[in-house]
Amino acid sequence: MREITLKEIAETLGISITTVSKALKNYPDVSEKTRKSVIALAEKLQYTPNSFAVNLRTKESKTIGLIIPEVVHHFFSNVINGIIAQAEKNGYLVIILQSNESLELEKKQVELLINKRVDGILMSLSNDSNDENHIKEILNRKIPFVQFDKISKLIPSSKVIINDQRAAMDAVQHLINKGCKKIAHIRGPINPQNAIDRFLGYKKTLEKNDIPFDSKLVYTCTHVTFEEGVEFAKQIIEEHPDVDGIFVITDLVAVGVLAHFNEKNIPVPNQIAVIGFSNWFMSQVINPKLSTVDQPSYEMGVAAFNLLLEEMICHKDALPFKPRTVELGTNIIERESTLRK
Amino acid sequence: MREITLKEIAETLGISITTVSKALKNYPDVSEKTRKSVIALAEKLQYTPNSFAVNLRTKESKTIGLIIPEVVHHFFSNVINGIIAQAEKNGYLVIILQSNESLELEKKQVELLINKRVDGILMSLSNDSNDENHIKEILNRKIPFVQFDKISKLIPSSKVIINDQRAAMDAVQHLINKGCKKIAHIRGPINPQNAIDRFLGYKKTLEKNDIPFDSKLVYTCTHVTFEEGVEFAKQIIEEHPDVDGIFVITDLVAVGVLAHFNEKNIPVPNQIAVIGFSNWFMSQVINPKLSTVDQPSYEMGVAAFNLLLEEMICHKDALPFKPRTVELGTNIIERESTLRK
DNA sequence: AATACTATCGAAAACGTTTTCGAAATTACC
DNA sequence: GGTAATTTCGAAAACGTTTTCGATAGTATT
Repeated sequence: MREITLKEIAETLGISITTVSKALKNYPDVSEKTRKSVIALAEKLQYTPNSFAVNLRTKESKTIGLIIPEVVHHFFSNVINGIIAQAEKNGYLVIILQSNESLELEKKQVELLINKRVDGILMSLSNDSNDENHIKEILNRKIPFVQFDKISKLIPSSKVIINDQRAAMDAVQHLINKGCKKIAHIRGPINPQNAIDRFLGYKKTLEKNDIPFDSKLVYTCTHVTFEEGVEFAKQIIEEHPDVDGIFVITDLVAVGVLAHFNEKNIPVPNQIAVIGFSNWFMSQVINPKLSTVDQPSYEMGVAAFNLLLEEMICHKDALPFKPRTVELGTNIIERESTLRK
Repeated sequence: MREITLKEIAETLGISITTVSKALKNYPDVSEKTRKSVIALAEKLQYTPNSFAVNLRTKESKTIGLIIPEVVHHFFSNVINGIIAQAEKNGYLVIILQSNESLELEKKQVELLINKRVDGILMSLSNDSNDENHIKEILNRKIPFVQFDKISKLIPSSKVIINDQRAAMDAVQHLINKGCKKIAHIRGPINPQNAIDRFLGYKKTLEKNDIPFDSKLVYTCTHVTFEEGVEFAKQIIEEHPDVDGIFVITDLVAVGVLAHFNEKNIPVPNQIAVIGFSNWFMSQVINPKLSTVDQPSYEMGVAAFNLLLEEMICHKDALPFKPRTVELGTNIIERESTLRK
């Protein structure tokens, strides 16, 4: 069985390729009679347009690229979920690549996607992205581009973010409202904007409440793992036994903290309250249940695609497009790990 | 700035498009001198071939499709990881779609990928895939196709699986070796082959050890959630208070079981031992740490892509290809939840 | 000097679609 | 009956690449 083409249909019907194409695309200048016969035959033969030819002709592939630090991550896999769903709803497919938090890989993958001529690129930066030349290249080529979650403020593109600083302020204020007087912070790596913002939110909230900021109470993750949570929990208890609250960069690390405290029989939340970030599924399963900041991951994927779509449409029609930033809301979720009397 | 094409290079160099193309692809019938000049200019202009045109001409896109039940799932996201990595290593990109365990969506997505003319398709079936017509369509069109994890034995394609029955036998035997006499099973949904196989493994192992099989001790998940684990744990305790071991279809559900037992202060493993399946990251974090069956997810992705690649190469060269099945090994991981004295 | 062979190049077709533009045929209008 | 307007169609170009096959020029062989 060979491929069905417009030519094939045209020949069996004794008409031109042009007319067949027009009939299938509802052009007005083809009679009702021929349109019907074309559509009938096309359905009978199960004709589907050769997408390679369509791509070449229309210069678009209805495919977008997505680069994220890692797929195996509850937050990102939820974002992926939202992106795929929204893309599919709008007739787009998604090619996914992961940078494994490596700038080198990230660069290579941007190049892959550019060469593939995807219609647009969605991206969350890797932690050691301090060089932006590869991103500039995307913008130079006028490829529609949207950043989400881990973004660089230096790059003039659309962005989807949460207000990390405000969310962190909410979290720390929550601890203070629960009576915490000496609050430690386990922060993310140096580079990423959201780790910086959460740290700033922590610091500001202390100051606002007349609690002195002490840089010794800040612990910096390098790999953001469960094990780091365990290790920092241990250090905090040893170095600052009077700490009564911890704000942790993300739930995974916070769960590590809880695990250590459980093992050492340190009562949470009564001796130390703990609040995490991003409302990982697991945080409501662990004991004690972890209070956290809910971060709308699926919605972030949807919003990111929507922004990209807008830009792709403008790009196609050669209209100007002004980058926009969408900021999504967050909520404190109070569970057992901050439920002090 | 406009797109650089072969024509552009040819004109500035005063030679034909043919020669430029050949020079860049190292054809033997172009002189060293012209080859050098072509390559030099191509690099200077940053020429990259228009992939749309290449696709049309070569009838391949170096892109494969992947359909899985859900992205947000520790096992599948690890498989995705392996597939993407191995594909990239071999010059392929991956389009990911998720069926959300819906046959309807699955059918639509197969159609999307066929129309997109991907070079091959990788797939793990959704739970209610009892109709195979859409898969047959893939095979009819001779599109390279590999199933993994959740497969249908009725479909003659390459497959990557684990030996679910044997793995289940190992797990149940482990419980028996630990002294369990009355073992319940929380099984997966009716349809999927691996749920069936694990159930059969459970049943056979009981028989082999002269423990009577009792269908009342088998509980069937419909959605395979944490909540189902909680609920079934409750039922088991109420209906069969003398059960001393449970083999659970997957870790997520097993964690639900442990959560309920923790709440009710039922000692695990001493009153009831629990073993899960697939070595979720979380199972070593929960208290008590969950014994489980380790399932090589990343490796499964790599193996699936490798099989697909073999088939794609044969397909391109019009060579015959015989479907193969790769079976990956599993290991019992003994942790606290089965550590009885 | 005629022949055979090699090295180097390019014309042209092909992949299958979309879209412009003009031609032909039909209908409407005065 | 003549002109104008409308309807319906198709030729052809274009998208950018790959590859076949033939042509030309130069070199080597008798």
